[in-house]
Amino acid sequence: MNISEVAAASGLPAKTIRYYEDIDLVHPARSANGYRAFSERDAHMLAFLGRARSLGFSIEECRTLLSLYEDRARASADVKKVAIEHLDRIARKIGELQAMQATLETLVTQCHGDGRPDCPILDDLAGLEGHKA
Amino acid sequence: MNISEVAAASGLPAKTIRYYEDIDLVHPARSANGYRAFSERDAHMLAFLGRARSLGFSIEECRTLLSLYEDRARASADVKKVAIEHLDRIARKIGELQAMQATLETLVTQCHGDGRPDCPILDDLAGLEGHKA
DNA sequence: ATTGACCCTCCAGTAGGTGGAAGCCCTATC
DNA sequence: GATAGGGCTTCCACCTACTGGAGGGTCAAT
Repeated sequence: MNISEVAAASGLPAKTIRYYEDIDLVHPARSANGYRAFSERDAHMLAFLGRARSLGFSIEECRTLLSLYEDRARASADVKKVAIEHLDRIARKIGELQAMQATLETLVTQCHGDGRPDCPILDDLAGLEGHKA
Repeated sequence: MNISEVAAASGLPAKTIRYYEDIDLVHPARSANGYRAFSERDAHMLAFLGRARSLGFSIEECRTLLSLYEDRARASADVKKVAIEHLDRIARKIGELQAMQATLETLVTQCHGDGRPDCPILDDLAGLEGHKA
C-alpha cells in the first residue's frame, strides 16, 4: 500500500502520515524504490490514530492508547483513566468557552451596532465598566 | 513605568508584553538606560489586550479591536461584527467539544475499567464497533 | 522520449507564547 | 571600592500538530 492509498483508507492526509512516521507513531516498511510500503496493520493503526485525534486526544495520549491497544494484556482501567482525564479537560474547556460566550453575548446585546462610535464592547475591554475579571 | 510594574498592573507576564511589542501591538518608549518606559496609555492598552485575549479574541482580532478603540470616529457596528464572528467560532468550538464529550462519555460508561483487558474504548478507536465517523 | 501523477526529503511557517542563557544596570551593604 | 541581588536587555530554542512548498527521483502510458 502506497501512502495515498493508506491516506484514503485512513482519512488522514499523506503529509500527516509522514509526520506520524517522523514522530515514531508508525513505522512503515520501505519498498526497493524508497516508497513507504504500508501493511494492513499500519493502515489499521493510522485509522485508530485518526479516530483518537478526532476525539481530541493529544498525540502523546494517542501514543499511550496505541501502546495499550497493542498490549493484549493491558487493563481496561488504564484506558479508562486516560479517557476520563481527557473528559475532564474537555469539560473544563467547554466551561471556559461558555464563560466567554456569556460575557460576549451580554456585550453584543448591549451594543446597538450602528454608525455611532459609542460601544459597550470596547468600553468593557477598556475596563470602563464593572466587568468580570 | 518599568516592565514589571506594567506587568503587575495589566496582569500580563513581562515575557508576553515584550512579545506584544515584538509583534507591534504596543510601542513603549525607552529610557536612557535602554529599559522600556511604559506610559499610562501603554498600560491601558495592555490591560485592554489582556481582557480581549481572555475573551478568546485572536491577536489579529485584538489588533483590529485596538485600532477601533483608538479610532474615536469608529462605528460600533464594526466592533459588533468582530464580536459576533468570534461568538460564532466559540459556538462552533463548543459544539465540537460537546460532540467529543458525548462520544467519550458513552465509551467511558461502557468500559468496566478493571484489570481485564477487554475495553470498549479501544474497540471503538480500532473501528470494531458501529461508531460515528 | 516525454508527460503527468506519484513519491521522496528537507526547510520554513503557523499561533501565542514560554524558558533559558549571556550579559548590562541599579541599589545597597560592607 | 568590591560585591551581591534583583531587574532589565537581547536572542535563540522549544512547544502542538501539522501544512505548504521547493527540488528532485519514480512509474506507467503514450
